[in-house]
Amino acid sequence: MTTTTRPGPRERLLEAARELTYTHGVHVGVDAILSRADVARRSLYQHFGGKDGLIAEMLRTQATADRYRETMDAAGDDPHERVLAVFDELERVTTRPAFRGCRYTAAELALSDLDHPAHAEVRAHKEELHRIFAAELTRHGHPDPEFGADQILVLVDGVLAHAVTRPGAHPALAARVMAETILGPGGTAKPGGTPERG
Amino acid sequence: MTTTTRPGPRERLLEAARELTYTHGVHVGVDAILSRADVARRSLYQHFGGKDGLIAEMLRTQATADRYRETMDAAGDDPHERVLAVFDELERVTTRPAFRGCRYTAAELALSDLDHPAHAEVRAHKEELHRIFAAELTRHGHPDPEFGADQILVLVDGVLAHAVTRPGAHPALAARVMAETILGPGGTAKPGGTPERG
DNA sequence: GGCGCCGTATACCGATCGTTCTATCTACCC
DNA sequence: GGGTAGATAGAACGATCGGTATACGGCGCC
Repeated sequence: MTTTTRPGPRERLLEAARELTYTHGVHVGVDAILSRADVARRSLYQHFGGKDGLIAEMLRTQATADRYRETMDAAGDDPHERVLAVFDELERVTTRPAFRGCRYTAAELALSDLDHPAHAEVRAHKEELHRIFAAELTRHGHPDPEFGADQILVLVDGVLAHAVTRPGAHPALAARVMAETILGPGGTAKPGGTPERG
Repeated sequence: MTTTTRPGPRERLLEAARELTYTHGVHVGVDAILSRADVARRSLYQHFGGKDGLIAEMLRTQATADRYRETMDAAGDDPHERVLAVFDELERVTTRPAFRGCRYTAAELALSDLDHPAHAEVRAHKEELHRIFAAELTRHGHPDPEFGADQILVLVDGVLAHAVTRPGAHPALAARVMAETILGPGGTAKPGGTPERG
């Protein structure tokens, strides 16, 4: 038959964990994940060794950094527009009804045990984002790409955090203006003074 | 006798909840809070109706906004310095070993039930911060205090979130430079170009 | 054909969760 | 002194937690 074969238990577990941990936090019960994935209890421990392993692997295989790259690539070649496109995308993402913040930040804050394997994945994710933006700023001829990437990450994390805690605030619009300042003059994007809000 | 009388059960519960929820998240067990506060089980439900009520009241009586006011007041009268002092203080706070991020953001992300009474306290806290900074910018003669306060809050939340997820990044230093841009020219604080990082 | 692997299903484990209950004790006010 | 309110101590509730164990079924591979 030609019906698309459904993924194996491992992929189904990762997908279910992706969905449920985002909406309910990393403290979702394994029973909820199992029934959502339609997978036997034993398969979880066979593939991931336990809930902690599943959470960590879910964060590791979450291709979030790729989405940033795709957003910038879709914005073309103009250096300014590429970075600003990230904040335009953040405005779209943070205003979606299902938006619940950054899953990495949420995992970091929720898991008080510092030995939890998820913490390493959170750090790896943020470091990768830093590399992405630092590389971008280097291509722009930014005088201090490392520091500039620090600034952009503060803006990104600030947007993601603030959008959850203060609904209706549209922090991505506020961050976009600051991002323009970081990128400095010389681009094609809105070179003038204070840009309009709307 | 002249010994200082220890606070009543209600205050002890709030203090224990303050400490334990910050280090272990809002999912700490009731038993841990009770033993830490050295309080009978019944007192918790007598005073707060349950764990949810305790968490919400703990957030409500947390005088975090006052600390922002105190930090700015201690910085004197110069409009720029008052706001920049907040980021200097954030640099100190975020580099402390016990730093575990913003308790309001953590509570918001950890409590998936949108009916939880803590969510209202989180929103109230962020709105109060917005009012504080908007009032500050108004006194500065900022052209758009509401939008400027949005920007400062993105920076503050970004610093608090990023400092937890990427240890050693010193996001407060990166945010301080952006805050200077928001405040605009005309102050006494470092009017020149790109300030030094250290 | 028999063996082993993978997945399912389900029962079960001890531990912990938030909550309710009864009982006892203490302090204060009239 | 009696009564009341507030606090303590501790047992017990049902529910859920993450994890383990047992039994069964399908499949390919030698």
